[in-house]
Amino acid sequence: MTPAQRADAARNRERLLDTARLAVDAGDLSLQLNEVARQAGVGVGTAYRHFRTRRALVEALADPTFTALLDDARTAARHPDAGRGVAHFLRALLERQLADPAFFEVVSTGPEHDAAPRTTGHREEFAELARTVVERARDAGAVRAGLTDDDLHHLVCGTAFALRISGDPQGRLDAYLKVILDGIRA
Amino acid sequence: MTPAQRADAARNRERLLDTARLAVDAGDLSLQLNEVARQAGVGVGTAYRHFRTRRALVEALADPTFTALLDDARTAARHPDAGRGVAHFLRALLERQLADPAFFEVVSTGPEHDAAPRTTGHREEFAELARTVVERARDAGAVRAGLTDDDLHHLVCGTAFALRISGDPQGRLDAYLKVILDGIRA
DNA sequence: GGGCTAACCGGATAGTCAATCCGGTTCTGT
DNA sequence: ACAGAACCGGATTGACTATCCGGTTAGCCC
Repeated sequence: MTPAQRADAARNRERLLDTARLAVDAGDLSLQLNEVARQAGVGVGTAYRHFRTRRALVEALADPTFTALLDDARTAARHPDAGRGVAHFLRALLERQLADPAFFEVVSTGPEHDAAPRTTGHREEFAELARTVVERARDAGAVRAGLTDDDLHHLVCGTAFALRISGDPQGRLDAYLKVILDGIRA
Repeated sequence: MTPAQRADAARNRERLLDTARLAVDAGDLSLQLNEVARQAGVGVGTAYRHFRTRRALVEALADPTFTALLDDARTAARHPDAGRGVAHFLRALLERQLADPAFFEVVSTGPEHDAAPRTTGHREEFAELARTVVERARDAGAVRAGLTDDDLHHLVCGTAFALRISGDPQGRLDAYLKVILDGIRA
Protein backbone atom coordinates (compact mmCIF):
# COMPACT_ATOMS: atom_id res chain seq x y z
CA MET A 1 0.00 0.00 0.00
CA THR A 2 1.19 3.44 -0.94
CA PRO A 3 1.73 5.90 1.94
CA ALA A 4 -0.69 8.78 2.46
CA GLN A 5 1.84 11.08 0.82
CA ARG A 6 4.82 10.53 -1.40
CA ALA A 7 8.26 11.41 -0.12
CA ASP A 8 8.87 14.17 -2.69
CA ALA A 9 5.52 15.73 -1.87
CA ALA A 10 6.34 15.86 1.82
CA ARG A 11 9.74 17.35 1.02
CA ASN A 12 8.25 20.10 -1.14
CA ARG A 13 5.69 20.92 1.48
CA GLU A 14 8.43 21.37 4.05
CA ARG A 15 10.43 23.52 1.66
CA LEU A 16 7.44 25.79 1.11
CA LEU A 17 6.74 26.11 4.81
CA ASP A 18 10.39 26.82 5.61
CA THR A 19 10.60 29.46 2.92
CA ALA A 20 7.39 31.10 4.07
CA ARG A 21 8.48 31.03 7.70
CA LEU A 22 11.75 32.70 6.76
CA ALA A 23 9.91 35.43 4.89
CA VAL A 24 7.52 36.09 7.77
CA ASP A 25 10.34 36.18 10.30
CA ALA A 26 12.11 38.65 8.03
CA GLY A 27 9.05 40.88 8.26
CA ASP A 28 7.48 40.14 4.90
CA LEU A 29 3.84 39.45 5.63
CA SER A 30 2.66 39.48 2.02
CA LEU A 31 3.29 35.78 1.48
CA GLN A 32 2.71 35.85 -2.25
CA LEU A 33 2.37 32.22 -3.21
CA ASN A 34 4.02 32.75 -6.58
CA GLU A 35 7.04 34.26 -4.89
CA VAL A 36 7.21 31.70 -2.08
CA ALA A 37 7.10 28.92 -4.68
CA ARG A 38 9.89 30.52 -6.69
CA GLN A 39 12.12 30.92 -3.64
CA ALA A 40 11.36 27.40 -2.48
CA GLY A 41 12.38 26.12 -5.89
CA VAL A 42 9.06 24.47 -6.72
CA GLY A 43 6.40 25.27 -9.29
CA VAL A 44 3.41 27.45 -8.55
CA GLY A 45 1.12 24.52 -9.12
CA THR A 46 2.88 22.58 -6.40
CA ALA A 47 2.51 25.45 -3.97
CA TYR A 48 -1.21 25.67 -4.61
CA ARG A 49 -1.67 21.93 -4.34
CA HIS A 50 -0.24 21.94 -0.83
CA PHE A 51 -1.92 25.16 0.23
CA ARG A 52 -5.15 25.77 -1.61
CA THR A 53 -5.18 29.47 -0.75
CA ARG A 54 -2.86 32.00 0.79
CA ARG A 55 -4.89 31.60 3.96
CA ALA A 56 -4.20 27.86 4.10
CA LEU A 57 -0.49 28.61 4.11
CA VAL A 58 -0.95 31.14 6.90
CA GLU A 59 -2.86 28.60 8.97
CA ALA A 60 -0.16 26.00 8.43
CA LEU A 61 2.46 28.52 9.53
CA ALA A 62 0.48 29.38 12.64
CA ASP A 63 -0.01 25.75 13.61
CA PRO A 64 3.03 25.29 15.87
CA THR A 65 2.31 28.57 17.65
CA PHE A 66 -1.31 27.53 18.12
CA THR A 67 -0.17 24.25 19.63
CA ALA A 68 2.17 26.08 22.00
CA LEU A 69 -0.63 28.42 23.05
CA LEU A 70 -2.87 25.50 23.89
CA ASP A 71 -0.17 24.35 26.28
CA ASP A 72 -0.09 27.81 27.87
CA ALA A 73 -3.86 27.71 28.17
CA ARG A 74 -3.89 24.30 29.82
CA THR A 75 -1.35 25.49 32.35
CA ALA A 76 -3.38 28.65 33.00
CA ALA A 77 -6.54 26.61 33.49
CA ARG A 78 -4.80 24.62 36.23
CA HIS A 79 -3.33 27.62 38.00
CA PRO A 80 -4.24 27.55 41.71
CA ASP A 81 -4.98 31.30 41.62
CA ALA A 82 -7.70 31.84 39.02
CA GLY A 83 -6.90 35.53 38.80
CA ARG A 84 -3.28 34.86 37.97
CA GLY A 85 -4.39 32.11 35.64
CA VAL A 86 -6.40 34.43 33.47
CA ALA A 87 -3.60 37.01 33.52
CA HIS A 88 -1.10 34.43 32.31
CA PHE A 89 -3.56 33.25 29.70
CA LEU A 90 -4.16 36.71 28.28
CA ARG A 91 -0.46 37.54 28.31
CA ALA A 92 0.40 34.35 26.47
CA LEU A 93 -2.31 34.99 23.89
CA LEU A 94 -1.00 38.50 23.37
CA GLU A 95 2.70 37.68 23.24
CA ARG A 96 2.23 34.84 20.80
CA GLN A 97 0.22 37.07 18.47
CA LEU A 98 3.03 39.59 18.48
CA ALA A 99 5.72 36.98 17.98
CA ASP A 100 3.92 35.31 15.08
CA PRO A 101 1.96 37.50 12.66
CA ALA A 102 0.53 34.40 11.02
CA PHE A 103 -0.96 33.38 14.34
CA PHE A 104 -2.36 36.89 14.79
CA GLU A 105 -4.10 36.60 11.44
CA VAL A 106 -5.61 33.25 12.37
CA VAL A 107 -6.90 34.07 15.86
CA SER A 108 -8.11 37.56 15.05
CA THR A 109 -10.38 36.45 12.22
CA GLY A 110 -13.30 34.10 12.15
CA PRO A 111 -12.89 30.46 11.15
CA GLU A 112 -12.48 30.03 7.41
CA HIS A 113 -15.02 28.21 5.35
CA ASP A 114 -12.65 25.38 4.46
CA ALA A 115 -10.04 25.52 7.19
CA ALA A 116 -7.83 22.51 7.82
CA PRO A 117 -9.37 20.08 10.33
CA ARG A 118 -6.28 20.61 12.47
CA THR A 119 -6.92 24.35 12.75
CA THR A 120 -10.60 23.79 13.45
CA GLY A 121 -9.64 21.38 16.21
CA HIS A 122 -7.26 23.91 17.71
CA ARG A 123 -9.99 26.52 17.67
CA GLU A 124 -12.40 24.27 19.49
CA GLU A 125 -9.90 23.23 22.11
CA PHE A 126 -8.89 26.86 22.57
CA ALA A 127 -12.50 27.95 23.05
CA GLU A 128 -13.03 25.22 25.61
CA LEU A 129 -9.94 26.20 27.60
CA ALA A 130 -10.74 29.90 27.41
CA ARG A 131 -14.18 29.22 28.79
CA THR A 132 -12.70 27.32 31.72
CA VAL A 133 -10.07 29.96 32.47
CA VAL A 134 -12.51 32.86 32.32
CA GLU A 135 -15.27 31.15 34.28
CA ARG A 136 -12.88 30.31 37.07
CA ALA A 137 -11.61 33.88 37.11
CA ARG A 138 -15.13 35.25 37.18
CA ASP A 139 -16.07 33.00 40.08
CA ALA A 140 -12.98 34.24 41.91
CA GLY A 141 -13.96 37.85 41.26
CA ALA A 142 -10.96 38.54 39.03
CA VAL A 143 -13.12 39.23 35.96
CA ARG A 144 -16.32 41.17 36.23
CA ALA A 145 -19.67 39.74 35.22
CA GLY A 146 -20.83 40.65 31.75
CA LEU A 147 -17.56 39.84 30.05
CA THR A 148 -17.46 36.51 28.25
CA ASP A 149 -14.42 34.52 27.21
CA ASP A 150 -15.08 35.70 23.68
CA ASP A 151 -14.99 39.30 24.86
CA LEU A 152 -11.56 38.77 26.39
CA HIS A 153 -10.37 37.03 23.26
CA HIS A 154 -11.48 39.97 21.13
CA LEU A 155 -10.01 42.52 23.51
CA VAL A 156 -6.63 40.81 23.43
CA CYS A 157 -6.69 40.71 19.63
CA GLY A 158 -7.53 44.40 19.74
CA THR A 159 -4.58 45.00 22.04
CA ALA A 160 -2.32 43.14 19.64
CA PHE A 161 -3.64 45.41 16.90
CA ALA A 162 -2.99 48.47 19.07
CA LEU A 163 0.57 47.35 19.72
CA ARG A 164 1.18 46.74 16.05
CA ILE A 165 0.20 50.26 15.08
CA SER A 166 2.08 51.73 18.05
CA GLY A 167 5.35 51.13 16.25
CA ASP A 168 6.99 49.71 19.39
CA PRO A 169 5.13 46.53 20.34
CA GLN A 170 7.73 45.19 22.76
CA GLY A 171 8.16 48.52 24.48
CA ARG A 172 4.47 49.16 25.09
CA LEU A 173 3.33 45.59 25.69
CA ASP A 174 3.31 45.71 29.48
CA ALA A 175 1.59 49.08 29.61
CA TYR A 176 -1.22 48.08 27.23
CA LEU A 177 -1.68 44.69 28.82
CA LYS A 178 -1.99 46.33 32.23
CA VAL A 179 -4.79 48.54 30.91
CA ILE A 180 -6.73 45.47 29.84
CA LEU A 181 -6.03 43.47 33.00
CA ASP A 182 -7.06 46.36 35.24
CA GLY A 183 -10.06 47.10 33.05
CA ILE A 184 -11.58 43.64 33.16
CA ARG A 185 -11.60 43.48 36.94
CA ALA A 186 -14.91 43.99 38.67
CA MET B 1 -9.39 83.55 -15.09
CA THR B 2 -10.59 79.99 -15.17
CA PRO B 3 -11.64 78.46 -11.84
CA ALA B 4 -9.34 76.04 -10.07
CA GLN B 5 -11.54 73.22 -11.31
CA ARG B 6 -13.98 72.90 -14.14
CA ALA B 7 -17.65 72.33 -13.41
CA ASP B 8 -17.78 68.88 -14.99
CA ALA B 9 -14.70 67.80 -13.04
CA ALA B 10 -16.29 68.85 -9.78
CA ARG B 11 -19.49 67.05 -10.73
CA ASN B 12 -17.66 63.83 -11.53
CA ARG B 13 -15.72 64.00 -8.29
CA GLU B 14 -18.97 64.30 -6.35
CA ARG B 15 -20.49 61.43 -8.27
CA LEU B 16 -17.52 59.22 -7.43
CA LEU B 17 -17.64 60.16 -3.76
CA ASP B 18 -21.39 59.61 -3.56
CA THR B 19 -21.12 56.22 -5.22
CA ALA B 20 -18.25 55.17 -2.94
CA ARG B 21 -20.11 56.39 0.14
CA LEU B 22 -23.15 54.38 -0.87
CA ALA B 23 -21.04 51.26 -1.32
CA VAL B 24 -19.34 51.68 2.07
CA ASP B 25 -22.63 52.32 3.83
CA ALA B 26 -23.96 49.17 2.18
CA GLY B 27 -21.10 47.26 3.75
CA ASP B 28 -18.83 46.92 0.74
CA LEU B 29 -15.40 47.94 1.97
CA SER B 30 -13.50 46.79 -1.09
CA LEU B 31 -13.88 50.08 -2.93
CA GLN B 32 -12.54 48.81 -6.24
CA LEU B 33 -11.90 51.92 -8.25
CA ASN B 34 -12.87 50.28 -11.54
CA GLU B 35 -16.19 49.28 -10.11
CA VAL B 36 -16.84 52.61 -8.40
CA ALA B 37 -16.08 54.39 -11.67
CA ARG B 38 -18.44 52.13 -13.58
CA GLN B 39 -21.27 52.65 -11.11
CA ALA B 40 -20.65 56.38 -11.04
CA GLY B 41 -20.89 56.43 -14.81
CA VAL B 42 -17.40 57.83 -15.43
CA GLY B 43 -14.29 56.34 -16.96
CA VAL B 44 -11.58 54.66 -14.93
CA GLY B 45 -9.14 57.35 -15.95
CA THR B 46 -11.39 59.98 -14.45
CA ALA B 47 -11.63 58.08 -11.20
CA TYR B 48 -7.86 57.80 -10.92
CA ARG B 49 -7.35 61.46 -11.79
CA HIS B 50 -9.48 62.52 -8.87
CA PHE B 51 -8.17 59.88 -6.48
CA ARG B 52 -4.66 58.81 -7.30
CA THR B 53 -4.94 55.62 -5.28
CA ARG B 54 -7.60 53.64 -3.50
CA ARG B 55 -6.27 55.13 -0.30
CA ALA B 56 -6.85 58.70 -1.54
CA LEU B 57 -10.50 57.85 -2.06
CA VAL B 58 -10.72 56.40 1.43
CA GLU B 59 -9.20 59.55 2.89
CA ALA B 60 -11.64 61.73 0.97
CA LEU B 61 -14.51 59.60 2.26
CA ALA B 62 -13.26 59.89 5.82
CA ASP B 63 -12.85 63.66 5.62
CA PRO B 64 -16.30 64.72 6.91
CA THR B 65 -16.08 62.25 9.77
CA PHE B 66 -12.62 63.53 10.64
CA THR B 67 -13.94 67.09 10.68
CA ALA B 68 -16.79 66.06 12.96
CA LEU B 69 -14.37 64.31 15.31
CA LEU B 70 -12.25 67.43 15.59
CA ASP B 71 -15.36 69.21 16.83
CA ASP B 72 -15.90 66.47 19.40
CA ALA B 73 -12.28 66.80 20.48
CA ARG B 74 -12.48 70.59 20.86
CA THR B 75 -15.55 70.18 23.03
CA ALA B 76 -13.81 67.52 25.11
CA ALA B 77 -10.77 69.72 25.56
CA ARG B 78 -12.96 72.44 27.05
CA HIS B 79 -14.90 70.14 29.35
CA PRO B 80 -14.80 71.48 32.93
CA ASP B 81 -14.20 67.95 34.24
CA ALA B 82 -11.00 66.69 32.62
CA GLY B 83 -11.86 63.09 33.47
CA ARG B 84 -15.20 63.31 31.71
CA GLY B 85 -13.52 65.19 28.91
CA VAL B 86 -11.17 62.33 28.10
CA ALA B 87 -14.01 59.81 28.41
CA HIS B 88 -16.10 61.76 25.92
CA PHE B 89 -13.10 62.09 23.65
CA LEU B 90 -12.33 58.38 23.61
CA ARG B 91 -15.98 57.46 23.14
CA ALA B 92 -16.32 59.82 20.21
CA LEU B 93 -13.14 58.47 18.61
CA LEU B 94 -14.43 54.95 19.03
CA GLU B 95 -17.98 55.52 17.85
CA ARG B 96 -16.90 57.39 14.76
CA GLN B 97 -14.53 54.61 13.79
CA LEU B 98 -17.36 52.13 14.04
CA ALA B 99 -19.78 54.32 12.14
CA ASP B 100 -17.34 54.99 9.29
CA PRO B 101 -15.00 52.20 8.22
CA ALA B 102 -13.14 54.63 5.98
CA PHE B 103 -12.34 56.75 9.02
CA PHE B 104 -11.21 53.65 10.88
CA GLU B 105 -8.78 52.89 8.08
CA VAL B 106 -7.39 56.40 8.15
CA VAL B 107 -6.89 56.82 11.91
CA SER B 108 -5.66 53.32 12.57
CA THR B 109 -2.81 53.52 10.07
CA GLY B 110 0.14 55.82 9.85
CA PRO B 111 0.08 58.90 7.63
CA GLU B 112 0.50 58.08 3.96
CA HIS B 113 3.46 59.22 1.99
CA ASP B 114 1.43 61.49 -0.26
CA ALA B 115 -1.70 62.15 1.75
CA ALA B 116 -3.90 65.11 0.87
CA PRO B 117 -2.84 68.29 2.70
CA ARG B 118 -6.32 68.37 4.18
CA THR B 119 -5.89 64.97 5.82
CA THR B 120 -2.43 65.86 7.07
CA GLY B 121 -3.86 69.03 8.60
CA HIS B 122 -6.58 67.03 10.30
CA ARG B 123 -4.01 64.67 11.72
CA GLU B 124 -1.96 67.49 13.16
CA GLU B 125 -4.93 69.23 14.69
CA PHE B 126 -6.13 65.94 16.11
CA ALA B 127 -2.75 65.20 17.66
CA GLU B 128 -2.69 68.66 19.24
CA LEU B 129 -6.17 68.28 20.73
CA ALA B 130 -5.48 64.76 21.96
CA ARG B 131 -2.39 66.00 23.75
CA THR B 132 -4.41 68.69 25.48
CA VAL B 133 -7.22 66.37 26.49
CA VAL B 134 -4.91 63.67 27.83
CA GLU B 135 -2.58 66.04 29.65
CA ARG B 136 -5.48 67.67 31.41
CA ALA B 137 -6.85 64.28 32.38
CA ARG B 138 -3.48 63.14 33.65
CA ASP B 139 -3.10 66.26 35.77
CA ALA B 140 -6.55 65.59 37.19
CA GLY B 141 -5.58 62.00 38.02
CA ALA B 142 -8.05 60.50 35.55
CA VAL B 143 -5.32 58.91 33.44
CA ARG B 144 -2.32 57.29 35.01
CA ALA B 145 1.21 58.43 34.32
CA GLY B 146 3.05 56.45 31.67
CA LEU B 147 0.25 56.53 29.14
CA THR B 148 0.66 59.06 26.35
CA ASP B 149 -2.01 60.49 24.09
CA ASP B 150 -0.64 58.20 21.37
CA ASP B 151 -1.13 55.21 23.64
CA LEU B 152 -4.78 56.08 24.15
CA HIS B 153 -5.20 56.63 20.42
CA HIS B 154 -3.76 53.19 19.70
CA LEU B 155 -5.81 51.53 22.42
CA VAL B 156 -9.04 53.00 21.04
CA CYS B 157 -8.16 51.82 17.54
CA GLY B 158 -7.50 48.42 19.06
CA THR B 159 -10.90 48.51 20.72
CA ALA B 160 -12.52 49.38 17.41
CA PHE B 161 -10.72 46.37 15.95
CA ALA B 162 -11.93 44.18 18.82
CA LEU B 163 -15.52 45.34 18.29
CA ARG B 164 -15.29 44.67 14.58
CA ILE B 165 -14.27 41.06 15.08
CA SER B 166 -16.79 40.60 17.88
CA GLY B 167 -19.59 40.44 15.33
CA ASP B 168 -21.79 42.75 17.40
CA PRO B 169 -20.06 46.14 17.60
CA GLN B 170 -23.07 48.10 18.81
CA GLY B 171 -23.98 45.53 21.43
CA ARG B 172 -20.52 45.26 22.98
CA LEU B 173 -19.40 48.87 22.60
CA ASP B 174 -20.22 50.03 26.12
CA ALA B 175 -18.68 46.96 27.70
CA TYR B 176 -15.39 47.21 25.80
CA LEU B 177 -15.16 50.96 26.23
CA LYS B 178 -15.66 50.55 29.97
CA VAL B 179 -12.72 48.15 30.11
CA ILE B 180 -10.48 50.75 28.51
CA LEU B 181 -11.76 53.66 30.59
CA ASP B 182 -11.34 51.71 33.83
CA GLY B 183 -7.98 50.41 32.71
CA ILE B 184 -6.38 53.76 32.01
CA ARG B 185 -7.17 55.18 35.42
CA ALA B 186 -4.33 55.44 37.89
C1' DG C 1 -22.64 83.34 -31.45
C1' DG C 2 -17.96 81.52 -32.63
C1' DG C 3 -13.25 80.37 -31.95
C1' DC C 4 -9.27 79.16 -28.93
C1' DT C 5 -7.00 76.40 -25.56
C1' DA C 6 -6.19 74.33 -21.32
C1' DA C 7 -8.45 71.14 -18.72
C1' DC C 8 -10.76 67.14 -18.72
C1' DC C 9 -12.71 62.63 -20.34
C1' DG C 10 -12.58 57.60 -20.68
C1' DG C 11 -11.34 53.34 -22.61
C1' DA C 12 -7.28 50.64 -24.09
C1' DT C 13 -3.42 48.92 -21.96
C1' DA C 14 0.39 47.51 -18.82
C1' DG C 15 1.60 45.35 -14.52
C1' DT C 16 0.72 42.45 -10.38
C1' DC C 17 -0.83 38.59 -8.05
C1' DA C 18 -4.14 34.76 -6.89
C1' DA C 19 -5.67 30.59 -8.63
C1' DT C 20 -6.40 26.82 -12.21
C1' DC C 21 -5.24 23.48 -15.83
C1' DC C 22 -3.02 19.84 -18.00
C1' DG C 23 0.78 17.45 -20.43
C1' DG C 24 4.92 15.51 -18.77
C1' DT C 25 7.60 13.25 -14.94
C1' DT C 26 8.72 10.53 -10.84
C1' DC C 27 8.01 7.76 -7.02
C1' DT C 28 6.28 3.33 -5.02
C1' DG C 29 4.89 -1.41 -4.64
C1' DT C 30 5.10 -5.72 -7.20
C1' DA D 1 11.98 -3.72 -14.66
C1' DC D 2 7.12 -2.36 -14.98
C1' DA D 3 2.60 -0.19 -14.31
C1' DG D 4 0.21 3.54 -13.00
C1' DA D 5 -1.17 6.51 -9.41
C1' DA D 6 0.52 10.53 -7.47
C1' DC D 7 2.88 14.42 -8.23
C1' DC D 8 5.33 18.24 -10.69
C1' DG D 9 5.54 22.89 -12.66
C1' DG D 10 4.91 26.38 -15.88
C1' DA D 11 1.51 28.30 -19.16
C1' DT D 12 -2.69 30.43 -18.62
C1' DT D 13 -6.89 32.70 -16.87
C1' DG D 14 -9.09 36.15 -14.09
C1' DA D 15 -9.48 40.11 -11.01
C1' DC D 16 -7.86 44.41 -9.84
C1' DT D 17 -4.68 48.51 -9.54
C1' DA D 18 -2.77 52.03 -12.07
C1' DT D 19 -1.15 54.58 -16.36
C1' DC D 20 -1.33 56.48 -21.07
C1' DC D 21 -2.93 59.14 -24.71
C1' DG D 22 -6.06 60.49 -28.58
C1' DG D 23 -10.47 62.66 -28.53
C1' DT D 24 -13.79 65.95 -26.27
C1' DT D 25 -15.59 69.93 -23.71
C1' DA D 26 -16.02 73.76 -20.67
C1' DG D 27 -14.92 78.38 -20.01
C1' DC D 28 -12.85 82.72 -21.63
C1' DC D 29 -12.50 86.35 -25.03
C1' DC D 30 -13.97 88.67 -28.92
